[in-house]
Amino acid sequence: MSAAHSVDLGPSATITTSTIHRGLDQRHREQLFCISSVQTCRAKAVIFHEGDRSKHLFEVLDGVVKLYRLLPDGRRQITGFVYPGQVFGLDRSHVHTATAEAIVDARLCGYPLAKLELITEELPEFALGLLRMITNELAAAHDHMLLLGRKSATEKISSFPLGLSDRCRDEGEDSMMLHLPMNRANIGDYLGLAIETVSRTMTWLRQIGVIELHQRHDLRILDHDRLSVLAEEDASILAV
Amino acid sequence: MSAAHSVDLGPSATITTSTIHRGLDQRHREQLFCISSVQTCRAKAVIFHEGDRSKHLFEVLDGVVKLYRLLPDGRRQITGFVYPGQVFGLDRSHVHTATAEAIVDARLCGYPLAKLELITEELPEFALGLLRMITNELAAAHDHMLLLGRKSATEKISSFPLGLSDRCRDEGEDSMMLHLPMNRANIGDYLGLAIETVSRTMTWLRQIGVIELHQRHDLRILDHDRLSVLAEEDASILAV
DNA sequence: CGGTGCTTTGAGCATACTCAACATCAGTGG
DNA sequence: CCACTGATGTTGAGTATGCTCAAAGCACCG
Repeated sequence: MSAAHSVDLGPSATITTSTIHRGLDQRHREQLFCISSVQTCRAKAVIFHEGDRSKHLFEVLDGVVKLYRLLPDGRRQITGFVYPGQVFGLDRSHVHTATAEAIVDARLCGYPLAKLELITEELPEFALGLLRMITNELAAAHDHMLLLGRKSATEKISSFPLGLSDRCRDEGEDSMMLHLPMNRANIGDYLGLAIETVSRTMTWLRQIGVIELHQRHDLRILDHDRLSVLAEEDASILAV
Repeated sequence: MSAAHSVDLGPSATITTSTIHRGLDQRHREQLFCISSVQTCRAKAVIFHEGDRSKHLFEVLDGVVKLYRLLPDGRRQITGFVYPGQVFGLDRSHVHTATAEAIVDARLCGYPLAKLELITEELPEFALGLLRMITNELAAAHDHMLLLGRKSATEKISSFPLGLSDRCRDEGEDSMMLHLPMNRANIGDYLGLAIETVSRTMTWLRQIGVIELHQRHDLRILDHDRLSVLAEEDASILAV
C-alpha cells in the first residue's frame, strides 16, 4: 500500500471529499485505497500524452491539471481544467485522446484501470458513479462547444470567471475572489482566442468596473450581474 | 410489448446491429426488448427540449437527429448529429442539457431510464457498455472543440465531409459518395459558421476540384488526400 | 405557374488576429 | 541590493477572415 496517502479510513473519513469514493461502503473504499497510488508532479510536467495507452484513472488531490488537443502546426485547444476532487484519464479504447499537463505543482491519485474494472463487476453502482461523472463532463463539453462556436470574445472572457465562480460556490469557497492558476496563453487556448485578445478584453472588463485584477493571477468579480449579461447568460432572469 | 419492432430475436438476431444490445446474452436482450418502445417522428419534430426532465434513452433506428444548445438571443450550437445505431438522451441528473430534433423523418427506440438502472444493477457489463459509449461521445466532443476553437472556415468545411466519410467507412458503406441530410444552416450551426460562409467555402472546394456537389444534399469526395490536408489533419502522413 | 424556402453570390464592414514594441515580474547571480 | 535575463503580459497599428445585409437564383410543391 502506498504510504503517501494521508487518508483517514475511520468512520468519519476525510476520504468522503473524494469524488470517486462517493456512495461506496467501507469495504470497497478500503479496496480502492489499496489499489491507488499517489504521485506528485511539478508545474508544466506532462502526465500523459495524446495517443499514450491509458493505464490509470487519475484524481486531482491538489493543484490544477489542463487537458488539451493539438493540431499538427501547434495550435492548441484546452478541453478542460481539472481541479481537486475531479477525475480525468478515462478515454475510449484505453488510448488517451488528449494530453494532460499540470499547470502548477500537483498531487494526483492514480487508480489502475484494470483493477477498477474488477471492482465494477462486483459493484454496479460504482460503474454508475463513473457514468454520472462522465455524463457531467459531457454536458460541460457541450456547454463549452456553445461558447467556442457561438460566443464573441467579450462573451467568452466574461463567461470564464463566471464558470470558475460557480465552481467555488459549489465548493463553499469565496466565489468573488478568484485565483487563476493558468496564464493568459492557457486562457486563450481554452476560449479559442489569441492571448492579445484575452489581455485586451480583460483590461476592458477592468476599466468598465466589472472586475478587478491583481498580480496576474487574482481576479475579483465586482459586478456579477453585469458580468452575466456580458456573458450572454439568459438576461431575462436579470430583467426583473 | 410494442408491436412496432421488426427485430428478430432468433439466434442470428438482426438486433446485433443495435449498439445498446452489444455484448448482452439472449435473456437480457429480451428483457431490454420488452421495456423498449418504438416511436416515429417527422422532420423538424422536437423529441425533447433542453431543460426537460429526461425519461428515456433513445436509439436512432432510422433517420438522423440533431442535438443543440441555444443562447437566449437564438444563436445555436449543434453539438452532434445522431445516426442510426447511435444513442442519445443520457444527461446529467436526469435533465436534458440539449434539445433533440429530427432533421428528417426518423424512427427511434426508447428505453425508460428507470428500468435501465434496474438492468444495470444485475448486469455490470451493461453499465460498462454505456460508459464506453459516453466515453466515445466525450472524445468526439473534445475533437469538435478543437475544430470550433482553433480551425479556420476552410479547415472546418473540409473536416466536415471527412468525418461523415469515416462514419460511412466504419459502417461498410461507400465513403466517397455522401448524403447530407442536414441543410446549410445546420452545417453552419454545427461548425460555428454563418450559412453564407458554409456556402461560399463549399463552392470553393468544388471549384478547386476536391469535391462534387449534387442537388444540395449529395456530395462526392474527389480528392480525399487534398481534403485531409485542407482540414489540417496531420499533413506529415501525406508528405511521403 | 406562382409561391415558398433554401442556397448562392456580392459588397461592405467589424471583429479578432498578426506583428511589433514595450512593460512588468520572477528568478539569478554579481 | 541591484542589475541582468527570460518569461509573461499589455498596448498599439494594420490587416484578414468571416459576418451582415441585400439581392438574385433554384428547387420543390401545391
